[in-house]
Amino acid sequence: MLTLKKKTSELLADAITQKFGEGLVSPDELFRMLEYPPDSTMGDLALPCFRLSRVLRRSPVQIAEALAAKVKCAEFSAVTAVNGYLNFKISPTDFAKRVASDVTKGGEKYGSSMRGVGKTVVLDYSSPNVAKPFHIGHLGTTVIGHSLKLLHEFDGYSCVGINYIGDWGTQFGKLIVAYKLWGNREQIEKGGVDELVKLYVRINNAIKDEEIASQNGNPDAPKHSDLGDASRAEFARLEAGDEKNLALWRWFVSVSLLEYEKTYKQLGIEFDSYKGESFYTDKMPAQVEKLRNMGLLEIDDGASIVNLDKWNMPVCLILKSDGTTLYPTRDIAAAVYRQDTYKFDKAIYVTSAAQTLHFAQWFKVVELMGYEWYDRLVHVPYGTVSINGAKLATRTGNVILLKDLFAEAISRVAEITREKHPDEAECMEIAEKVGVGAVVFYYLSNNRMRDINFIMEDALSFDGNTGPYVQYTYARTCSVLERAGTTGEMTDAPLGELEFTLAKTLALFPEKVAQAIDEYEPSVVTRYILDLAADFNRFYHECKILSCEDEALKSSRIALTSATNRVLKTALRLICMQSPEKI
RNA sequence: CUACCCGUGGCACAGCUGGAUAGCGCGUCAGACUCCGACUCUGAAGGCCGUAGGUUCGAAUCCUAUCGGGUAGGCCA
Repeated sequence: MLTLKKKTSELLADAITQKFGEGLVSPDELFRMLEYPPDSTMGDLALPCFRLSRVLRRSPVQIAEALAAKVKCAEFSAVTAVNGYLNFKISPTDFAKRVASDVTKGGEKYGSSMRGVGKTVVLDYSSPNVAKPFHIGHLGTTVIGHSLKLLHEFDGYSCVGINYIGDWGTQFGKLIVAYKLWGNREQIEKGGVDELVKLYVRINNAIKDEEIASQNGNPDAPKHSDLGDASRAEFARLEAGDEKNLALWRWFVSVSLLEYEKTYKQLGIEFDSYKGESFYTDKMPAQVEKLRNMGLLEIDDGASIVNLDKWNMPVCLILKSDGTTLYPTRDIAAAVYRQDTYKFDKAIYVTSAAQTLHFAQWFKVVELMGYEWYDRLVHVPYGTVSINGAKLATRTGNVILLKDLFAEAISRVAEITREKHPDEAECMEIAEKVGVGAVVFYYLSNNRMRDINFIMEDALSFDGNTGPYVQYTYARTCSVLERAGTTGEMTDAPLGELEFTLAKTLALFPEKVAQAIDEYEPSVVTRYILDLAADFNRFYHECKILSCEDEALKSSRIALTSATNRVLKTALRLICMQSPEKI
């Protein structure tokens, strides 16, 4: 479709030159003006001529009519002028033939425009905190982040996926104290992160209790906690390089990572780098020094800040009044390190929309520091998730772990799958792909900025706009192709409206991929998959494929099924979904 | 108080670089299987696109104001 649009815009530019004079409208402008009519009875491609009327000093109706008489090419069966619109009707059979051939030739790369060749993108996503629950709040960053990575790789970029794990900070002091008091090595090795979380929650509550007790009923009295002091002391020892504490810390981190890996594996995610917060601790002083030397730092209430009044933003805190660093400090140091290491053309950060201001602030600080790559930093925010209507909050205990969510989805799917696949291993393999896929698809089906309410029943339904529905459609194409025993070939057999509609949708894939990348919006692909699945199912329902008596038509229909199969597989992969051949 | 995000049929969402009758799914109602996987498909009912102004040949889409919901805002990350 892109090549056809390009050709059309050049044709139009020529026609305008001949009719109205030279250099009035460029092919590029015309390309952008081309659109798809709301109803295919009007045409398959259209040029609204209203905006042209100013430049060409003619009424839109006149322009459309003049161009209709002038533009002719083999691809269009008709070019008509209707009320200021120039409508193009595509010749279905030739078009479908070309599309199917494009898909076949493109293979796994069909849909890619290879715009990123020679460019590097660094993506920072998922980034769970060690010893804290890996819950559905992390689903967004993990799945959007990885999908963006896959999309960029697909478009030719070389990508570096970074899991910037939260593996440093006072929480480790707390954890060390808690472990020494109540911990048990075997229990943690067996229970994994959950046990660490229990310790973490327990010590936080204990500290809070001590603080309240220390106030003796007077809410304005200063708070104090011995456990809090002990935690800070243990963290200080850790920072100073105490071997025992370092060993504990490494152990906590590895126990956590081991478990996150299981979830990543279900999603098919692998990272290129696990450099977490701890990695950047020794890289911060240089940046603080630079800020100080440039005169950007101000002391306010004892803390070091960068004033951002001029940009209508609150101050950015660089150092606390006790001289220790903060989140922005580390982010700046990490960005500098990544630019030095990877020479990125783009650095993408996928985090909750709640952090939008923080990113705007430290991006601005990077700019003020004179780093010329400041405009290559991109924050990709997303809305918050609630589950079955309830907001998740660590305090109230309404936390749903990602692994539990997946486990539930898998077991529900397994109940249904077992009927068709009595073999338990086979059943579970399918159930995992479908269950996890359902969750991912549901999550990625709407605009990432929208707050979403996760309803398991809706996500797992086989009906409607769901993951199982599209995976089922994919499995159906596989089944047809297997029975056909051939991938088919487009013939000159005349095609009907349903085949043509399917071909047009197949041809739209490259544009959708490009749009998803440009907008950092995987849901563009998700929506496209739904359109394609719906078009295929309509076609499948109305048109006999294998039992078609006209051999030439049968061959074309198999070829279209084959192209659909290819595009669905690629598109599903791009949104972190598997495409099982049987369900 | 300030900034950002969201506000489209009962529910959940597309459409938003302005363009031809506002779409999809769920739910509701009515239909279609001797047929390639019916976990499918067809049809109907249901919306003055939060509200009020403005810009324009044309506004769900842009601007202003306002209401409702969410998030953030110097020593947490």
